[in-house]
Amino acid sequence: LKVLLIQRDLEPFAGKWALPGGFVRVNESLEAAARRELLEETGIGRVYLEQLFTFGRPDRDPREHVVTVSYYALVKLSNHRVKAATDARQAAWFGVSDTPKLAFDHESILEKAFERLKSKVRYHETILETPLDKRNFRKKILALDVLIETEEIQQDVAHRAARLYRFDEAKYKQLRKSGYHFEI
Amino acid sequence: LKVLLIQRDLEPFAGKWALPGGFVRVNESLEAAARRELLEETGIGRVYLEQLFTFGRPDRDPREHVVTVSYYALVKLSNHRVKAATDARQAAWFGVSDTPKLAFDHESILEKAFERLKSKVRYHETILETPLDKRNFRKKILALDVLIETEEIQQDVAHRAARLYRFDEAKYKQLRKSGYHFEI
DNA sequence: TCAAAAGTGTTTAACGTACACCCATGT
DNA sequence: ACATGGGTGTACGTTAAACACTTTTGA
Repeated sequence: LKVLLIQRDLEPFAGKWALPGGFVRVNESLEAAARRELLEETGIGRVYLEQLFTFGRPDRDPREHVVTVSYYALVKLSNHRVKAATDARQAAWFGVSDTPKLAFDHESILEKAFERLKSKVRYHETILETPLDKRNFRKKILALDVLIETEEIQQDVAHRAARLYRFDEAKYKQLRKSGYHFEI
Repeated sequence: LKVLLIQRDLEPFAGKWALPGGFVRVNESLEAAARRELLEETGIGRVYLEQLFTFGRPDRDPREHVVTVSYYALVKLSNHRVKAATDARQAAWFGVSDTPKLAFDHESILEKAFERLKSKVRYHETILETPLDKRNFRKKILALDVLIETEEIQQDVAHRAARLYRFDEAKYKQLRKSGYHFEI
């Protein structure tokens, strides 16, 4: 599990690593601002964002009282080659438990995000940091009945290739409508 | 399940009912501001607050772009006789599904709070809006092993008086430390 | 041929759910 | 006496958890 950090180009904390972010503009919603900053600073777009928490200690920014509304997204690492831009020197992925010292209170934000993930996402080894039983995992996930088996298989791996599945959006929506709720 | 509303004394939406709240002051944290506003407008203090969500649509306040960091608290109704003050004409409890039309986007905030409660709090009939089986409820709660039976019983009720229990903070903290997590 | 992950069933334990009657108290 | 909520045990079904070997593929 990795986290995307940017190296700050501007004061305060110029040169330090930090979570990507910036100020909301006039007539911009919070989520739109989060998307814009992510795109500007890392080149990543079109992701599902979820609001995490709002941090507002008066002393968390040395300049003045800045309130940060944090969002997080989960993306597949290999789909997102990052490129730094505008007010970041560079952007790079770090292991969540292996980050440099971060600017502002961004370590608290990262910790909160990791906690949230661990309590919400119950079937991903990289997030839970523990191996899962394959048979039980398949039984459970297939029982949800929201996956469609495809003809495709994994390519270029040095072991038996895994069969690939497609997410059945329609069935998922139906389940949600009938009150059922689950997180993968 | 009731929600505490205040009748606004000032523009915008003077005379309309709304959730208690106001602006964060210089050198004040978000939670401190929420506590101060709650106390000023309703007389309620010393409660457990939890951050709910941050609302930031540019058009949610007719004056200018105002971002609201919402908090909620759960209190026992009978412990909190409310009294209006400062910028509220009056404060009163309303059934959550029986509120007047609210100022700003406060209906969205209330809805979000109710949703959050229903998904977090799994053993309170008033929140789930459905009766629970008493035997199963006791079995489950007592199995958590965080309650201590006291000698006290309920007073002045027109039926058999219920035995009262105390919450075992120490045992609860130990459970939390060993990774266990539950919500009542 | 070796390493590495994919794939496959069964058994057991834990937990959730359904269900009906008597008890204590105030009106 | 009656209305109201308190208090109690068991049986059944569902879900979670434990567990080992064969298959496929590239290096």
